[in-house]
Amino acid sequence: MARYQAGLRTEARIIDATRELLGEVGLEGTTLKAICDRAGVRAGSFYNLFDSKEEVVLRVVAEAINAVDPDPDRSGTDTVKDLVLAYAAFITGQPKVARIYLQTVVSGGLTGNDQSKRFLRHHEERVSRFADAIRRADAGLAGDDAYAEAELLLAALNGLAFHWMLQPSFDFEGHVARMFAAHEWLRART
Amino acid sequence: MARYQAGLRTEARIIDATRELLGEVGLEGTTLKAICDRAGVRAGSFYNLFDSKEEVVLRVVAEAINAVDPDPDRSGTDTVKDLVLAYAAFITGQPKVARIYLQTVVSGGLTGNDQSKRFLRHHEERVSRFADAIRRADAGLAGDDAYAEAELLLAALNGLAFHWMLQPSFDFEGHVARMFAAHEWLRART
DNA sequence: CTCTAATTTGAGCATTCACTCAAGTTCTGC
DNA sequence: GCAGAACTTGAGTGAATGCTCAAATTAGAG
Repeated sequence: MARYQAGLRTEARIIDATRELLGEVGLEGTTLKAICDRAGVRAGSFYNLFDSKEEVVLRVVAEAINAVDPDPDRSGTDTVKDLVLAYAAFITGQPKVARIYLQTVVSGGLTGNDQSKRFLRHHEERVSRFADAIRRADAGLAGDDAYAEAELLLAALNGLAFHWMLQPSFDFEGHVARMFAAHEWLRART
Repeated sequence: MARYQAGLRTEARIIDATRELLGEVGLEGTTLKAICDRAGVRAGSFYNLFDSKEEVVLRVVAEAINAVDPDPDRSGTDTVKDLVLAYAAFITGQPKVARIYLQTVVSGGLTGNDQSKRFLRHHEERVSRFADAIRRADAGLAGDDAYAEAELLLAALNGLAFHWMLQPSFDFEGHVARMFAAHEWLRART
């Protein structure tokens, strides 16, 4: 809703402050007061630009996810490996933000919740892109099978991220590589 | 720390109330007031029996996990399939509580947090049991490899649960079956 | 019974939180 | 340079939250 330069600059400062805070003190430490203090703004200004605290948090998370997209133009040239590595890069590159992502998904009530709908759409889109890439690599595969394969692959990836968060010593990248190898092996058997 | 019958009965009522609330309104709806109201107890009584709200929540979650243990006596007779199915049963049988479990893990700060240490220990124990079962099925496998295999299997399982929470229409049980088949296939190739 | 310790109560503390709003100030298109 | 909209401020609201504690009550071992 910002129209003037001043508003756009304030908006940017608020988003920056939120991103920094999410990285430094996590979701629960990122209070409205903390965001406003760091951005050098009063709460009233914040609510002139955003409808809620949730909104700015989700924007930061969405930006972080998009930042590692291997094919932002959707030209359909990304391989399965690209997608797997990109998602792994999102997890390892911004672990705190990735945690917020998992946290939001898992905490979000199943219904009626705006942000969980947004994430669901995002998630489904990701599955589709995985499925497309799988079919691109194996033209003989039925669409449904490719989709199921994509769901499994992505679920496993999320599970590895989850495991890593529980246990930081977990060899996340090694397991991603191993899992990807397993996926290719299964694909090759036909 | 209940010593008298009255205390034990109150303790049970509080645990029951907590379990019901977690199932009905989730973690964020399960406030101290809600627990006490439902249990018919004042906050002071609660704190005479429990150190914190967290404690009772964790007890409920731990009980739910243990309730589906295929080999509670640790006699080492459970197969990989038993373990996979038991964990899947925990997820599908008590989805709300399972959600709390994932939520707690993912929300828990990495360090210093008591409950995340407890869950970590629990988690590591589960991985070990998976690894043992895998070795039991394939005696020629090195211990490290079995452990890594177990980690991957469990991570994928958690990922599927996560996916199901995000998208309730997801065919969780079908994917568990498929994933287990993939695991056996990979084990058999050697 | 009696005495001690377990239990319960009821009031309330201290804090934090997201959010609001009327009143001023600044920007910018015209 | 003016008018009106965008923006900012500052002070505040109200509703939670988890938790505490002195005092009253009750259970149960001896």
